[in-house]
Amino acid sequence: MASSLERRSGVSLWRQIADQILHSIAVGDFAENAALPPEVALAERYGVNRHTVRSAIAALVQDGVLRAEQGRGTFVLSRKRLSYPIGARTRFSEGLQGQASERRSVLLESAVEPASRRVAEGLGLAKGSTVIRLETRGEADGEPVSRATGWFDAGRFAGIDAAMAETGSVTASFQRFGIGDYLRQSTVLSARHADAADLADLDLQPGAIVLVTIAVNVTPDGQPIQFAETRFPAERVELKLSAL
Amino acid sequence: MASSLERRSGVSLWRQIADQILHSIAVGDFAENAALPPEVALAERYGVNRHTVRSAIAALVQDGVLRAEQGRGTFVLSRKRLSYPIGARTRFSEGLQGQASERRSVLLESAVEPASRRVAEGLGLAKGSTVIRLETRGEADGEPVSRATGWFDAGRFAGIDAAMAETGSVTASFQRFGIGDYLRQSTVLSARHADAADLADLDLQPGAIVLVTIAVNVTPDGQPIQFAETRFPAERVELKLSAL
DNA sequence: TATAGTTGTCTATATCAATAGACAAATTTC
DNA sequence: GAAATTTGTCTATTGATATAGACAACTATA
Repeated sequence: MASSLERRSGVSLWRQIADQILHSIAVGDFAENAALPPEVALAERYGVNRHTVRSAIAALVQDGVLRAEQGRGTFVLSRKRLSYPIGARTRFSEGLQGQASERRSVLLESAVEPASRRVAEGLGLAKGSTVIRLETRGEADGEPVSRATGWFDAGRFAGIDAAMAETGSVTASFQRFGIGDYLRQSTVLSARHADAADLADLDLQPGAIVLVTIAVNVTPDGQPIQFAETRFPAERVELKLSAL
Repeated sequence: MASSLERRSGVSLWRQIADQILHSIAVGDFAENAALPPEVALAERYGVNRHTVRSAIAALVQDGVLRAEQGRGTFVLSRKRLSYPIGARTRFSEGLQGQASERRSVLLESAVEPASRRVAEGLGLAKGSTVIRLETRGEADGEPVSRATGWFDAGRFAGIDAAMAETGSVTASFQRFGIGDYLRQSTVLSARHADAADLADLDLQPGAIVLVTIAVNVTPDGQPIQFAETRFPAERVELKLSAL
């Protein structure tokens, strides 16, 4: 596991080390509440100066992932990643049963606007048709775990923004429009660095990675009702694929 | 889209800008073969010095994404990402029909070793059982698009390394062991920065992101036959989820 | 053929990142 | 209480990152 570091890559060594420590915690190499190897040992493992390791640790302490105690050691605080299921009947809150005690979806913003080409195609509308855009954040135990942008046909779903604000749930909002069940028609998955807006909304540190899903939800008879792009912080969430 | 930059984050400004330009290309903000805004305009947009923008562009030119021509401008070269389907019958070569004319899987290394806890659980073996590990790289039109590590029960699949080297295909190798069909039992998806080994094997630049799938393949009657971790370069591949 | 617009190169300076070494402060162990 | 272990703080030096300004080289076009 001597994954070495890249110099003059534009990413500082301390950040690379911090990312690797985060990854080790997520993968389970360092157990929760366990002590990290001492700074001199980490410095030797990564082939860097002790001060460089200290910079990495300082960032993670600042982040609330580690706690350093003089004379004792440095300890892991972080909880492990959520495993978020994706399948034909993906619903935000249902999937996290048992993994987080409190989960909810917060409406950050809503807007009515003309559909871009991409959105229009996804929803099967003419380009420039009016759509409602909802910006939401998913939280589990008070921590942000997803950031979604969803588009809906404004003609068919007028007022869904209010319903969403009231119920805090897409599923419940759909029910008000007579849609009891819906399916995921397609999902495309990618990953990238979080942009500035997502850094702020998801409470991430610069350089963080987000998993991105682009999905179309349809009624059981195949009518598209929602086009959505969702960003998940890769350090906190993994996606578990089940039957589509 | 004035996504601002984060200073003293451990990620240099030029790399953040390079990542944003890559993202803009991927999303379609900059069309293929089109000229980027001139350096002075980009510098103003990002609120940095022109030289900083030049560093970002230089990295992307080195990367083969952009081409700069003195006196004319800077142009987008990048081809679009492969869309790699994932479903119950995922096979490397089948999925890329029509997207790449030449595709193959190269065996990089094989080893016989005791199973780690993780691998043993995935394959339903006792921890420490002997397994065969195959390291492979997938290529499309000569460009690396995946990097997989697969484990197989050494008792049942003795010689699969030789079969793989000869046929260059997992599916064909399984057929020699009497397995005509197999299914994907589970897939867990995450993302992280590429480590040094993947950077080399996938011909990536430092800071690149990889999509990681961890999957178990089973025979139609549910017997696990392969445990695999596959890394896809996020800048070249997206994953399209279909029926599992 | 000018001229405007663009990328390429150079010098200089300030700040961040990384290395190196020494020692202090706190905790645990013998 | 003494020794060993570990984190915290300080000084100093080097290289990468970022800013600033000036001008050269090349291209397109009026």
